[in-house]
Amino acid sequence: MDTKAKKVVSLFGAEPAGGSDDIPIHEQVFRELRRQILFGGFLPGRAITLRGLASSLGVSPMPVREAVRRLIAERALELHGNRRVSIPAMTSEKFNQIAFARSVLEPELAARALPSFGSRELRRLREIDAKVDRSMNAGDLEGYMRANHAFHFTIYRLSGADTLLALVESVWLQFGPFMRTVYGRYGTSNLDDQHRRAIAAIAANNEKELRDAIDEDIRQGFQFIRDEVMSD
Amino acid sequence: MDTKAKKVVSLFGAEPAGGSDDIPIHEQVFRELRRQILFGGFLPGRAITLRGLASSLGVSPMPVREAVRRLIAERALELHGNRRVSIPAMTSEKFNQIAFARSVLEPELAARALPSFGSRELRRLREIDAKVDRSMNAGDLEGYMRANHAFHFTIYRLSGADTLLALVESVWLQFGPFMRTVYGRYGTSNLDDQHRRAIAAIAANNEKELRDAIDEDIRQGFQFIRDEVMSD
DNA sequence: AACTAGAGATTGTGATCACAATCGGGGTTG
DNA sequence: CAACCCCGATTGTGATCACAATCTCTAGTT
Repeated sequence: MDTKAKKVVSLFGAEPAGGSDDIPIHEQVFRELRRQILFGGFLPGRAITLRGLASSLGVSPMPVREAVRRLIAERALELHGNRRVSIPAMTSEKFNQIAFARSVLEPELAARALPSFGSRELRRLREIDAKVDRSMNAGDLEGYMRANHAFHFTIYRLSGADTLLALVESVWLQFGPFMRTVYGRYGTSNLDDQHRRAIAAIAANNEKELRDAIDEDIRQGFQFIRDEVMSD
Repeated sequence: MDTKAKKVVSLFGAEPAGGSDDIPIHEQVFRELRRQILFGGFLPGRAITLRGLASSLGVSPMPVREAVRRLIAERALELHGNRRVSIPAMTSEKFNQIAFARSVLEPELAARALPSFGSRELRRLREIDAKVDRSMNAGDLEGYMRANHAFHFTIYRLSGADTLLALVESVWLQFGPFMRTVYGRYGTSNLDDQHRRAIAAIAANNEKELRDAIDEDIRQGFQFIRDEVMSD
């Protein structure tokens, strides 16, 4: 069996060269890796090699090196003592810290975004939430991960608080692969969230209620995962 | 006037080779740059070039590239549209976000560290605080920055909460150069902190009081800077 | 059959070269 | 005197090569 089968050239799929408006290759690689970590198939424990990624992305090892170094700095990847790189495993301690960080940072981001919401932004948010529900019911895991991420960060980005946003992005990168593992194992059909409540709070321009909705959304998600993992 | 004067070889000062127990060069460069950002002379707006750093550190551009990429990811350095790198400038918005992040994350880290404190750790902390006071009174800015950093992170490290710790480290890297600028302009003689109060809270094993002490220490520091900068 | 030793393959790290984009200055032009 | 332009120097980016450390699998031994 050929376990080494590489899907060559997933970057530069359509446009062979120059189409990407002069975005450096290491930046494109970074975005692709982040996509795989947040939504795609990079699961905890997976080994990462520079040459392996380079050949599967159809680029030279050099830009991969820079993208990987960056992801290590954001703790999305882990550098072991042997200098080998992998997707970090989740621990209960890390799980706890991530839960805390999210529940103090994200309600604040949402509250800071509230004044910037207009009818256009609210409509966009409802569309995204519809996609969340659709993916959830269809059992489309990657679609759900992507839509849920879009729901939260569409709100947070409106805050303009880029320093806080960067902290939260790092946290999501550390949490993504584990979340995907759990949902992949137990399915997305029993999921519930507080998105509707958050949208209503935004429409009512009620900051306190919005903070509570985001906080509860996070708590609920983490509690769901805790329950699922406990029952193994 | 020779403005290009470079202080060659600040890394590898004593031991020409092999003394550093196989720590990669890019890691040594990273630590040196972090030191300069947190305590040393890297002030906001300062331009950073790979070849410039390489020659002033006495290494090749390659490991500098990796260290710089890492610091960009932690937002300690800023990558401009021209692809040029510099120490980021402070803005009032960023200042606010950093103040918020510190005041929610650091009291939590202190609280989590509390159970791990023994008499040895407490003694060490008192020694560090003594050095803080000594540097403050002597007007030794770099010594003060270093000792104050040591005071906080000696506490936080004891929590074992490395995920939260990484977030806070990133925040300090973003705040260091500006803090140093302000203190450099207005002096350290009028400074005050809540370190004594924090130490007392630790000795009394009083979590709530420790959280308040850390929170107040941070608030006081930020308010001091706000006042100084307003008076220009 | 279990364990060990060793050869080959793979890995991250670092150095060096090439190149297009940008910067910095000095001179010209209006 | 200010705005423009042009040319050399500098910059980040990427490719390629070399190398020591580590991994991996095989063959041999007990």
